[in-house]
Amino acid sequence: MSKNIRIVIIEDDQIIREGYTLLIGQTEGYAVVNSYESFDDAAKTITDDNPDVILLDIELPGTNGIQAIPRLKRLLPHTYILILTVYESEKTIFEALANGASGYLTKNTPATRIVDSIREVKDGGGPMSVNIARMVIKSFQRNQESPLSKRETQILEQIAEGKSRSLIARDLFIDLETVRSHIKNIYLKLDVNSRADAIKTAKENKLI
Amino acid sequence: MSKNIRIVIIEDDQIIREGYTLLIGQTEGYAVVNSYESFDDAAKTITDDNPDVILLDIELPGTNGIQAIPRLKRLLPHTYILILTVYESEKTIFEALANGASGYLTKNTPATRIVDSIREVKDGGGPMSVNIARMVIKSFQRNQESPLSKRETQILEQIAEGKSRSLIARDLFIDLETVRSHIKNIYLKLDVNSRADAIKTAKENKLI
DNA sequence: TCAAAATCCCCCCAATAGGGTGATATCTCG
DNA sequence: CGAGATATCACCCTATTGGGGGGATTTTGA
Repeated sequence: MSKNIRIVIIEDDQIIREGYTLLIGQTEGYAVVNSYESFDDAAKTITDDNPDVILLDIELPGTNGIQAIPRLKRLLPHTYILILTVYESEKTIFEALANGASGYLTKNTPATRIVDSIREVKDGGGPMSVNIARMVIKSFQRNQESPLSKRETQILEQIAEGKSRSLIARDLFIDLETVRSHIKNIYLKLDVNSRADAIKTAKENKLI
Repeated sequence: MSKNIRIVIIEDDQIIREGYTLLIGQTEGYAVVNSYESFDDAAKTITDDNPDVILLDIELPGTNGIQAIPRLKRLLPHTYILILTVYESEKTIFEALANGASGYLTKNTPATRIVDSIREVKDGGGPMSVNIARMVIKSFQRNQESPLSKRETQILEQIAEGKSRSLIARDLFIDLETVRSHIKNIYLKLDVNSRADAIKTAKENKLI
């Protein structure tokens, strides 16, 4: 026995919604069990749909897609959420992922890729459009041209972990005064004069 | 005129290295300009190869792949690095990406996907194997069952930004003593008694 | 060989962190 | 409705910290 993957679509544009429904419904092994034009609409009955995967748009009337994610998660803890949107701003992407989305596709994604991604999400993958994946990877990467030396960077990291000077000194097997000295240089280079500002500046410039 | 994508392979296993060379060399538009069995070996002449993309293994004799990334970046600032390895530990993956890798594929990746990924990397994408992508996405996600209340989470975030109690109080428009009180509750719930430990525990459990 | 980096040392003092022990108002959920 | 969680504020204490000064020496890398 082969069970279909149960899919719900939340998308306000009727044309797109029906397009996806048709596309996915045609595909062997996939079943669109319901579709809604807003989260507020979906919230009432979506638990009865018992979907495996929800295709979710970001721009929705009322509750937007980002806000909808944690609520959907609460309604359906074991359902995967796949974002399908035109939004490509970094903020939106990271919010969506942080809120619990399992994948993020932009709307120019080819039909076959969408269908594949639904399967992928259900199999524990994390499908992303190429440009999204690039942004995600970039978010991990440090600034290569940091003004800070290795040691300074290392110490700044520990500061960002909330460690006191003495703890840092102990953990790095150096003197308390050395830590102090490094911190002074860090402040000089970053043109700040407090831990909070140093961390802020460092994060903004991806130094840590 | 169509220019080939210039590729260099750094991989210690001869069989695999020759396999990739053959596979990629056969493909229209791709040229393997050189291959090495270690970074230390490659370092001497790789700048002459002038590659667009480097396929890099993690487990290498001498300098390992992770350490090799920043050095390759220094030698060839405009070259993309694509990791191709059996390693799937979270630590390795995030280190590789943080060090400047543009993509991360595991060795069970189908041949066609490898070839596609090279193109993708050159076009500004960030190819990842499905399981890698899942880990990367998961790394963005918070623990849904945090013991901390919203306010406590918010305050813990500010602590992780290096802010002092008084700064937090000012920014949240609450009394210094209230901040204190929240922090005490955070410490209670996390069973810690310092900022550093709170941040550590919180990060381990993805509470922030 | 020469500059940058890393290491260590001293002064000062206000601010901070963390421990203890409370109170009160609101909110939420069964 | 009522218990428990949450958010707010108060005052006690003291050791530690953080940041601003001023320096010096050694190690390292290009």
